[in-house]
Amino acid sequence: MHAYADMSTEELELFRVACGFCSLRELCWPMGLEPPELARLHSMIRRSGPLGVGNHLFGVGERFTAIYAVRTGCIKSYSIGADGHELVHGFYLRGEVLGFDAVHPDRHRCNAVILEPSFVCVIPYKDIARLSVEFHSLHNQILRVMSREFSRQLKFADSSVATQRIAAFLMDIHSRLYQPGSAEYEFRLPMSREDISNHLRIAPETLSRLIAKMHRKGLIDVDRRRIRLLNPVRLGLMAQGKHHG
Amino acid sequence: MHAYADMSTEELELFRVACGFCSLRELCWPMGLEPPELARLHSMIRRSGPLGVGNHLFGVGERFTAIYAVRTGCIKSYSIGADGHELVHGFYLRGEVLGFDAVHPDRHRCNAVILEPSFVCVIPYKDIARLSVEFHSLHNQILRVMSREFSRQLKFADSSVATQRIAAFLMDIHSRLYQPGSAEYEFRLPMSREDISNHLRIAPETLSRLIAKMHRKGLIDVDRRRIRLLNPVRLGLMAQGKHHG
DNA sequence: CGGATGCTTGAAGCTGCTCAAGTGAAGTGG
DNA sequence: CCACTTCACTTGAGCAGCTTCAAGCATCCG
Repeated sequence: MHAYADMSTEELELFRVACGFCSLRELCWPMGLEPPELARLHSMIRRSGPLGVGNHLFGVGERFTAIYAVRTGCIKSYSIGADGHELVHGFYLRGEVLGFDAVHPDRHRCNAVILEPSFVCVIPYKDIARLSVEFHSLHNQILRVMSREFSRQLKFADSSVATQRIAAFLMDIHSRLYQPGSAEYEFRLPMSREDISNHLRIAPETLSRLIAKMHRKGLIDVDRRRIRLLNPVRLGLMAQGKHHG
Repeated sequence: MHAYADMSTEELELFRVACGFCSLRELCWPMGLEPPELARLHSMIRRSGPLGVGNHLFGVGERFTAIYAVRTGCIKSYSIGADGHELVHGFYLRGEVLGFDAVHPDRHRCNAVILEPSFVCVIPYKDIARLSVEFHSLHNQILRVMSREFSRQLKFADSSVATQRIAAFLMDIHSRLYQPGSAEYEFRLPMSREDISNHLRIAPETLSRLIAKMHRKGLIDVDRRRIRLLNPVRLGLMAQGKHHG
């Protein structure tokens, strides 16, 4: 982890955002945490960053000590299959929480690596567990966040066809990356083609070809990692397998 | 739900097993619940059965009211994809807990249907949530069970090849069905070929062919739903993609 | 400039799917 | 008790989608 000395003012600004404006607020706020309680939660969070690309947040087998909330950047969760291939379980973007994979056996089941320079909040599990005993509402929120994690797994469940999965993936990433004020249907993929292909379980060559095909058909614009969705409606139908050709 | 009048003595025996011997004990026991606490949990559980094949425990969109523990039988969790196909998320066997899919939006995200005559325990969520505030240990156990659910999703993650998934599936079901005293490597699949193929995302024809192939190679014995694993070692290697041919 | 990396494109082959027919066990009704 | 239906599964043939192996480009960086 780097020192904070070489941070730009812009970085410092990002770094200083309080819990109230943070995506983590969903974990501590709406169920009725009062200012003093909120303050206690806030005080146990350690802000961390900027984390350099390639660094690991945690690795398989490490003890479960904390959960992490992404403030900026992108983190890839992956493991290595029996055959040595990389299995990409998912990507965590701004406002998303990771680390819950380790609740049960108390050991992380996957690796988490930085894909883009990231700022994260580190929430020691011990603290949050203790606090959640005091505050019923916090306990519920933890369950909710876990449950949301759970349902994410099901997101690409109903697409056996590669094109469907790709369309669904693009729309998913777009919706998670979108912020009011940015170009409506334009975004930059935070991960490489290889990561995407590992995640969607298709060969990188196939991914490349099918993306090219979607481009030719006028569904998307592509320039390296920059994507523009030209026809979100058809893309959405495609993601549901209702639109072939 | 049926009356209990027409139950055989054998059924009644199954029906009468207490929490202490029940698979649900993992939810309430080892973290140090004392007899009075255990008794309270025990008292809020409603035992239910026998539930007839084809009945639903819950359906998509229904409110989240309870979690369920399977005492005997088999329950299939599924939903209907955008294209109308049935998506089988998983099967719940003796000792397994379902219903956690609905924690977050407070609505069930999938259907649960009985595949074999089943006895289940119904644990009202309100009660368990209330009790878990009192007993820290119970709260942790809930997280553990949810986490285990989570990791189950990853079980078949690293197998893109149909044969691998089938081998992994057979070994998985065997391990979950196995009870000391029963024939070591013999068991009866509680679900149809169609359910299996939907679950593994392969065409039923392919499933049939590949099972026949495994039979020809002397890996398994098959008679309708009865399976015998003849070579668990090779089967295990196959499940990990380390053994082809 | 040269070398590395990440992405794209091409050609050939195999896996698994679709469509279609066949089998066999269990149940129904005369 | 035996034909008739039904349902679940199996088997066959042909096709398509995806993968693999291999080479070609472009961008980035020293």
